[in-house]
Amino acid sequence: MAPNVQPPRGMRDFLPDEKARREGVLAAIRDSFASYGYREIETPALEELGRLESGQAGDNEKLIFRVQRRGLDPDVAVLPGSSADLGLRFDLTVPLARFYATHRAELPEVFRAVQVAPVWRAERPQRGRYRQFHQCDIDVIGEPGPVAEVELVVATLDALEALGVTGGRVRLNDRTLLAGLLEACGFAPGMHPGVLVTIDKLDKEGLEGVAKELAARELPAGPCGRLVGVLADLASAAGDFDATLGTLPGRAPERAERILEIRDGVLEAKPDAQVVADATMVRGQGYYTGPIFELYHPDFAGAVGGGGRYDGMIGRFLGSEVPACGFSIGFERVVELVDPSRFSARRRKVALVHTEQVPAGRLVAWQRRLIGVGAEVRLVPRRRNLSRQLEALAAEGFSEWAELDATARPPSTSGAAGLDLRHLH
RNA sequence: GUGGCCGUAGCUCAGUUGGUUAGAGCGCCAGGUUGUGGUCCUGGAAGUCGGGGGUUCGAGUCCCCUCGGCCACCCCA
Repeated sequence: MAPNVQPPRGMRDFLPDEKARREGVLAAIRDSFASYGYREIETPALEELGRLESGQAGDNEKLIFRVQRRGLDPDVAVLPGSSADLGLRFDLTVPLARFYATHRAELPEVFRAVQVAPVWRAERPQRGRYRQFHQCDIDVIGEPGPVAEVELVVATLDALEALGVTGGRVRLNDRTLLAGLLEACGFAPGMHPGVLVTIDKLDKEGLEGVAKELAARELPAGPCGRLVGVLADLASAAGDFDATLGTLPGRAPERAERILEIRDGVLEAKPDAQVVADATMVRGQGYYTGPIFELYHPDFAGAVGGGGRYDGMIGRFLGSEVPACGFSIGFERVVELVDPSRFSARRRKVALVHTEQVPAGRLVAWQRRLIGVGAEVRLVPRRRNLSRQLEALAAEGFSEWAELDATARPPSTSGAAGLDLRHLH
């Protein structure tokens, strides 16, 4: 094994089978999104660091791969802070906002975008977590109302179904509801991020775990106690979120109106959708301003997708506010949920097993002849143990094969005549 | 970023308390047998034991560093 032939940490090579599967999944997702009127765009992998480091994307900004400036003199010291000017994007939302600001004049008033592209984060890799991974985003820009959210959620669930993945579930919440609850409990705004991170662990650590962690964070006891009470109320009313609303502090019922409207809208459009309102769901990105959603599947611990409304972001690039909302599918995680047999080859695949004695031109002539009648044809040098070789070809999806040796004649006048084509299996 | 486990031929793995030229099965190659496609026999190629350094008379086996994978945390898709 030669040293140093692995791809960089957390980044992967894809063998043909896996690549085919990924492309199959992508094609189905693209097709599904396109049917909802979304159009695919592309932006560069790199953005200016200043645009990526808005301070609104939470920890993701710490995970940016920075790209050094070109033309630096290796002999002249440069401050670390000024040695890089570009960075690899860590999500597709920030670049989209920049894209929209750049091209607004050329885009429809309400613009629906699809993006299927790699993003990079310098995280420690694990299963289902990579340093380069693909996201499939759909975004609605210029639509302030809940039609954006309802459509995004329904389209995302439909995309999963198009892949044969059932059991997808969406949780809804609203940033303003969350903030209102914390405020009503008595937390100062500066404490909110830490509290939110803790609340997010509710389903993993339970109420006691969260209470313990709140205490460990040295937060004031009064607000913590009130918050635990609120969480307990929400938990005890499991399933009946609407009934609990009235018991929540602050202006909760009013602030929950939007997610209830979205939830009911999704259910009207897609009655079998699994969608619930959940005041304890939190999302990492700080740029969300209203409704947020997260996609789950029973076969994966953690989220397989997420999104929300980020009305403030485009304004930062454009100067004037434009409402926007998006949903992102975690492609790497969804791929694992798709049944591999879904993408087995349907074309007629023929293997031409040949010995060294066959002239190259004659081989390729036969290959072209079969391609001409609609087959996918691969030239395969004959191995010593032919039966094992044929098994391997069958496993690769080949349905027919023929052997060509020194006695092989050139293709005759019509089709595969003169070739001893046999079925595999 | 923090902590833990792991890394031996193409693949799956053995390698005793550190000791001679690092092994097996499968696969691959060659020759023979066989109904010159499936069996069987014989032989062969192929490992800088992830990489580097150290301890030692001697290290795949011990120590340090490093790279990579996995797991937990952090956080997330």
